[in-house]
Amino acid sequence: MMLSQTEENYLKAIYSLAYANSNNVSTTLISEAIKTKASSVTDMIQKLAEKDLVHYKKYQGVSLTEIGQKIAVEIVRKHRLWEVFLLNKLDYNWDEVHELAEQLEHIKSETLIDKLEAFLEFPTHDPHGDPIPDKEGNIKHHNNTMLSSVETGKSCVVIGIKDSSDPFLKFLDKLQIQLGSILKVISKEPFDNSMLVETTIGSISISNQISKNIFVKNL
Amino acid sequence: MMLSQTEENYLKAIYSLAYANSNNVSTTLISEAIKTKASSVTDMIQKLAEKDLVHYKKYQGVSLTEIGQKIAVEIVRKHRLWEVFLLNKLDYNWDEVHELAEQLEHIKSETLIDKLEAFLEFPTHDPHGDPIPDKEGNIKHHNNTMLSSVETGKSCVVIGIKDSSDPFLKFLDKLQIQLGSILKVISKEPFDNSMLVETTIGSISISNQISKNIFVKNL
DNA sequence: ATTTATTTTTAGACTTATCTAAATTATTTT
DNA sequence: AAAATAATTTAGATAAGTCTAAAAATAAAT
Ligand SMILES: [Mn+2]
Ligand SMILES: [Mn+2]
Ligand SMILES: [Mn+2]
Ligand SMILES: [Mn+2]
Repeated sequence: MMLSQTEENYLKAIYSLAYANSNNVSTTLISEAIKTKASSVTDMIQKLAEKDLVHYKKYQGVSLTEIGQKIAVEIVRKHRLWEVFLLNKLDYNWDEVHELAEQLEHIKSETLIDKLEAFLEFPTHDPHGDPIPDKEGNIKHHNNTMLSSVETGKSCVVIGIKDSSDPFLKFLDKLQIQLGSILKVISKEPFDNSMLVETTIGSISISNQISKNIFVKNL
Repeated sequence: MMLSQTEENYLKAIYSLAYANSNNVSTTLISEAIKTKASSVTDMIQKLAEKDLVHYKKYQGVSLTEIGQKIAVEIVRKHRLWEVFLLNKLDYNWDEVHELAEQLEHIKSETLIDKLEAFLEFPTHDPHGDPIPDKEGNIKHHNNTMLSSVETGKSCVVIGIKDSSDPFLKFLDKLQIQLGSILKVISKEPFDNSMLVETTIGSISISNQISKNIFVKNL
């Protein structure tokens, strides 16, 4: 099946929205994710339904079919492997790779991405800690422990970032927090759920908005 | 200036046609190169003329403006650097890289291609021996000595391929001729201009059609 | 259970890039 | 120089993807 970049972007958006919301994805949600008007989304999901890539009943939102899901995961795989390439080989920073990967993920080839994966020595995660699906589309999600839920006095290691937006990543750079950083929760403030955290560069105060967006593994 | 992939492909086609034909490029020539109808070409060149990328007078064909030329060379640069990447880093063969580079050359980024160039350690030529323009768009063409014009008894080294089409490259693979191969002209047949050539694997007969498409440097 | 507000869909229009068929201009041949 | 041929351009149509504005359906509020 030969899909346009636009169609691929819709599938990918539906995939990640479905993952985050765990039920049928609404037209408006997609339109916000993809930055188009709801009417355009309706047109496209009808087209995708026609091609059996999504399940669609009028006014009920969409979910991916098995084929749709498979294709979406393939694009995610390509996106994340290209991100690794850009960071590891071309010395980009983790806040710069996403936009370029948005373009590179649409390169069509039977062999390219597997060769790239081998060249990169089979990385398991992208620069933001997101898991890279394997050739067959299997993907190991991490266990969803957020920094915000780490108990006072305990230490943890940063394994991923939920919101990989540019400003958030730049902000973490400023705090010198990166994948692998070890954080110790010194205290929590019940008033606003902020926490005092010990890092390599000292103690810093982290708001709940931040700590809810950092995946960690308890030590 | 933000150009579509299609517009970029037209500029690149006009560039190489102008280089090969050294005067105004006709509508039909472009239509053959790009595999579209002449009427579509007319539409597009009018659009490109509107954007000051080509000089165009009705029925007189087109030539690139300074800006058009600059952009075309940038795309050629991207194309050839990606080809080097695919061959050197991902282990593709020289007959496989062109098609993929056709896609990769359209990736938009201010920094990507320069970083890629550095990663590849500033190659000067692509896998078919074509020179890679530098960042400023300077390009050193080779001196156009074809194997067909090498004198009997003399030796030469293969430095490029004029027709980099898939079947031709595969044919050269079969003869074990590649960039850097040393060839000695043993004899020439006046009847059909074929030549007997000594290679590493022995003496082979090469037709004029072949020898006219191999760039060499005399030793 | 109505009314109100929100979401979703449809209808019609626009842009880009393409095509076919017809008209126009340029080039060759006689 | 006129006629025939070839190349180029125009006119009108189509498909993909988007938009605005209006209509229809659903959800929320009274
Ligand atoms: Mn990304
Ligand atoms: Mn994308
Ligand atoms: Mn090429
Ligand atoms: Mn191209």
